[in-house]
Amino acid sequence: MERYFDILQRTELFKGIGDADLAAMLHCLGAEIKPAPKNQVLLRAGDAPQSIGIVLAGQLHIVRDDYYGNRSIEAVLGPGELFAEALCYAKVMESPVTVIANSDAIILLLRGRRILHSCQSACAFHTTFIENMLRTIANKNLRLQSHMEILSLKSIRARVLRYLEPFRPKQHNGFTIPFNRAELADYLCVERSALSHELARMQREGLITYRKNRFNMIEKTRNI
Amino acid sequence: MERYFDILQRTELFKGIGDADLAAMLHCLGAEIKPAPKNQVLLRAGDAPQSIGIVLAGQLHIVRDDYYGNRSIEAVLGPGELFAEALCYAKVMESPVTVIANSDAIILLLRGRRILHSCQSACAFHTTFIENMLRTIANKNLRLQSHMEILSLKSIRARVLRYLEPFRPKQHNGFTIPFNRAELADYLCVERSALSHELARMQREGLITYRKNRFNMIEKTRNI
DNA sequence: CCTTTTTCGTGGTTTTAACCACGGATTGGA
DNA sequence: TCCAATCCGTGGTTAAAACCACGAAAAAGG
Repeated sequence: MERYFDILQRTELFKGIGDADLAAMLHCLGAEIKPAPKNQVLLRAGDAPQSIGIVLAGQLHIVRDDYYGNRSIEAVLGPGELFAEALCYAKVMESPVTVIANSDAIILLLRGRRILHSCQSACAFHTTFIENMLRTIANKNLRLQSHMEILSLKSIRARVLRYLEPFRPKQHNGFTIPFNRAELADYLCVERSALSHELARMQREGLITYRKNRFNMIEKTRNI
Repeated sequence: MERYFDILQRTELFKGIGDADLAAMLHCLGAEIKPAPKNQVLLRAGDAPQSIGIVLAGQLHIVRDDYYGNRSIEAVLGPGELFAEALCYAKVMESPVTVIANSDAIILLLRGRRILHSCQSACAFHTTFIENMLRTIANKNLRLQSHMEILSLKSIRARVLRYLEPFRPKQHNGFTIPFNRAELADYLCVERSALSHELARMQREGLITYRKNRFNMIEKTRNI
């Protein structure tokens, strides 16, 4: 467990909590390390969330499959990020989403029950923890909103441009997105081949260039 | 201020906080009552959120206008509900959304600054408050997700059915939705007249009946 | 009660996305 | 190295939504 302390201390959730306190806290929260091979399901839609998860390594997808067989990717989680935290705090009994490892991953699980009730006696840092949790959930809230903003756009092109926009400042000679084509389609909630069509069209029109998951936004164009 | 205590005590945020403590707390948080006539903007996109708002009466819309001139309604807030809380906790300097009164309303504002830093000395109930806030934000998170679920659907029909579904259990002889046609279109992120077309089609096919904002889902059909 | 404004449905057209099928390229094992 | 699987683009067709314009009905406001 200790080998992950430095990762944990760099997360929003455990910010400002020293080694000794962290150890006590993890014990108090019933922490448990769980390796998850690629494609393993960590929480299945319909099941009761038992734990809050923290990604220590690897990548997870939060997905939702609808009645029509379409999958939508609600979020991608990397190291330091949480899942099922809102479900636990809102005491949801049936998860609406599935959490799945998109690569080999390592997860830290905190018993959901323990988190709900503050244990002032056992760990003095509960307050810091709660405040960190608050900030973390607030941040996730914003990311949900920005995903919603993308989905609120009507055309595939607009969604693509909106999705790529935040990468633009970081681009030297392009940037890499964390999705392959099918995943990007699921994230944008459009049909894969329609996305391919649109990307090709955008490239033909000189808006972007791309190859696989490496993109370039052409500067001169006023996108978005 | 005191006349609103009973409303406040029924909100998630102040649950479990008695009259005396509530009074102290509101003072500590720099609370302020603000009446807002219909159409007044309470927070403009691009501005820095200064306060967290709590709806005491009336109805607010959280909206987002995009580059193409389309408005999307992100959420509808009624009495007891909050706005700008995630923005404050995530320390966002430019609100991505606009908050606007959709009817004459009364709002309680809590200074954002005061909320961030716990003032253990001044008010003992800060812990309860923080925990309540956590639950509240977690709940909002879920509502965002369920809105996202709607937007993830590809057809207008699917979105409409998904939107109406939660009303179904409550229906005796129909139910009333809190949107007129244009607002519903903005909430579902589709074009208004396209929505009207689709609703008419659904009625012709016997899936639903409706008139204005009063709907009836026909039981025999397996919707969604 | 009348006037003005808002709301809503509808027809018609254009644009766009979904959908299907396929094949070439790339990747990853065996 | 070869085979299988996956990924991705593309052509073509169909279905659906956006968009525009308009008028009737309802609501709001003197």
